[in-house]
Amino acid sequence: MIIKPNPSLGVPIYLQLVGQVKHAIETGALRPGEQLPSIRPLAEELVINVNTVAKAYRELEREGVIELRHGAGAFVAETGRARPGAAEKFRGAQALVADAVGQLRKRGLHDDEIRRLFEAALAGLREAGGRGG
Amino acid sequence: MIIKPNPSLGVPIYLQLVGQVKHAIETGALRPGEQLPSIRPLAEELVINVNTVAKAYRELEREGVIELRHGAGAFVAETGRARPGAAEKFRGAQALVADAVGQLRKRGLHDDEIRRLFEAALAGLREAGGRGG
DNA sequence: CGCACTGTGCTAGAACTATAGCACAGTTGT
DNA sequence: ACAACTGTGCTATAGTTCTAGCACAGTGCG
Repeated sequence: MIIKPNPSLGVPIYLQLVGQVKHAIETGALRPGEQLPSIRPLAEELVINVNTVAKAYRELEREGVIELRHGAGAFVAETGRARPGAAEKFRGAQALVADAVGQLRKRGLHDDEIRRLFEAALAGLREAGGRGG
Repeated sequence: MIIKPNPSLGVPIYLQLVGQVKHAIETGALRPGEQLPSIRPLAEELVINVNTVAKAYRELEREGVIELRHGAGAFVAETGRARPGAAEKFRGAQALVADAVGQLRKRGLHDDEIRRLFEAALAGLREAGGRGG
């Protein structure tokens, strides 16, 4: 399964689900029109509450990423981030990231440390240049 | 300032503080024995509550990263992740990560997308090739 | 239609996060 | 001793997250 929340990250489960569904769509693992797992079976598989999955799906619909059809199921929206050419772009990026993470692991860095490195890079590059120490 | 929490990430502020202090120590921006900003001034600067900073510092002490001296202040622990040689390792890693993030940004990826890419890489490389579900 | 599936809506409670304010206690410098 | 700083501990409140359970409503199939 593409989707697997991690309770130890501090990020709310429903937000992790939102991110992972987006990621699956961005990388082409889920394609426009395709049906997502139903709320109840998915909740059971992930051993989390039905309401938590429902909340994630509702947030995804609010952002226009998926479409909820009452009684029918949840489906990847036809428009949005799943436009043609995007999947290739993301696959290249995926390889780049996998390579970077691989190198960092080879240097003996733990996942926590890698995560902090990336958070700092994302937060810091905007203000690049002003490093005092 | 090295430390700056981001409320929009979903991660609790105090955990962001914990991570950023660890990162500052790992990269050598804060060195063993050095005094950290005091709870009250830091809370005021970040426009967050004193208790939130105190909670972060206490968590850092619990993990042995810093040392809290009642009445004197908070200090980076002499032992732990700030061992000699670590700073160089992290500086190399920092450059690697900055380069990767730069390339991803140049490809037009947003920060959210980059974050998801990395989360997926960190979560996925362990099960590369093996996972059926 | 009947039935099984789907999403929707609600209540209630436990746990956690963050805020605010107050009092206490140890350290440092004068 | 005193003042000004430091961390510690407590109460109270508001908001969010997650769980649990129940009922309702739309869809699709036989």
